[in-house]
Amino acid sequence: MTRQAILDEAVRMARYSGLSGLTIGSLAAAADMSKSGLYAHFKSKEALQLACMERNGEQFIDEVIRPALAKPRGITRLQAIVEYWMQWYSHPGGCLFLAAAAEFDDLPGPLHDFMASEQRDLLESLARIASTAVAQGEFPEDTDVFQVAQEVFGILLSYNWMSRILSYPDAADRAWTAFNRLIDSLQS
Amino acid sequence: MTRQAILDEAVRMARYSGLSGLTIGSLAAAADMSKSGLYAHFKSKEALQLACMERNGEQFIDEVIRPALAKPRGITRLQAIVEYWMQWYSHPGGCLFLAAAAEFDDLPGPLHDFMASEQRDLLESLARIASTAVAQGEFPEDTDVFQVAQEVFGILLSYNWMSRILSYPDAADRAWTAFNRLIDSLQS
DNA sequence: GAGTTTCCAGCACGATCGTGCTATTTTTAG
DNA sequence: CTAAAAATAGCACGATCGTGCTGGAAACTC
Repeated sequence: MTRQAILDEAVRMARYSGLSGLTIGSLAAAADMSKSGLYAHFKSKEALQLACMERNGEQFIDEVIRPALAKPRGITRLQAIVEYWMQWYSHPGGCLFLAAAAEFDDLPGPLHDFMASEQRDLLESLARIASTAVAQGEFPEDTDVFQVAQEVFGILLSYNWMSRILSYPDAADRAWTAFNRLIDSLQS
Repeated sequence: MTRQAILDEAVRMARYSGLSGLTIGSLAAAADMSKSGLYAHFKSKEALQLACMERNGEQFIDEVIRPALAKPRGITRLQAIVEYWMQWYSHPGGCLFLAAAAEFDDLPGPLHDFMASEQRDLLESLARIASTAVAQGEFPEDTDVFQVAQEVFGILLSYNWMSRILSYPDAADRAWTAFNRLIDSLQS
């Protein structure tokens, strides 16, 4: 469907300009369509932005979540999701989750709500994978898996900043150092 | 000077809408001025955005850097900057550094460059403070202070996400748990 | 107090924004 | 092949965008 192609292009553009910076005119130009022809697929700009976030979430599942779930439960899987997640951050223009979070963090409305629910899903994915490591006996029984999720998320966010904005070549190594420190600390 | 008052208001607004979302019209309305009257203080919108980032950086120095530097060198000071930094994140609308980073991370231009240089300063402040802990003998001689900076920055970023976007009440506790884990790991 | 400089409002401009309405083309269904 | 349906284009609208110019008010200088 052409709608899907439009959305993919919209997501690509929104990674650069953000969801608020995305405009119907430039999107139509990029898709070789008229403004009104494109607009008819979405009843409003807000609906277009929502659809972009949805599509971006699907791509994340395809590129990060599902490949990680294909790995064996436990620390191996946790390490895998970190690896795929770091690759995800190298998309041209950056991560749309982060852009949306920065845009809508304090603006009420449907866009904020959907963004927050996606962020919650992301964190719960991390916590769920961490809990498989507890189930396997790799982490102690009383491990706070949301603590693990928050710390892993921090490692990922920081990696994104260092590599994308500051172009530090050691960012990935340091992220893995931090990850291993966390694992070791949980196991001792 | 009235220019300073305008800038403070502009920074306040930009925390919500971002620097691209900031418009001369709404800023003029908020400042009870005409568009052109306000515009005359800055030769272009880009200059206004640059000035906002500059002003925001000054506020950060006032609220985070300087208070931290007033504390005793070493781990105490590192802990202090984390504490003040977490308070900084509770500004209404969020952190303008993060908003600017998300907006300009992959768009070339003066705005990107200035944003990146400010981020570099932030990270180097953390590294410099970490190095005072090395000088005091609290951390080993061969400590990679940029590793410490990247990890502390991750703890802060993650705290910001958890508390601001997901409203997790335990975010601060977990951030301190992560911080103490890092310190312990460096000392053993 | 007169003169000079700085500040600010009024107004206008071209461009672009999101959003509709109305045809016309293209696809699908019977 | 025809009729109903969906997709797309053309065009227009009010609003707002960033940016200039011009003139008057305010503040400062001597």
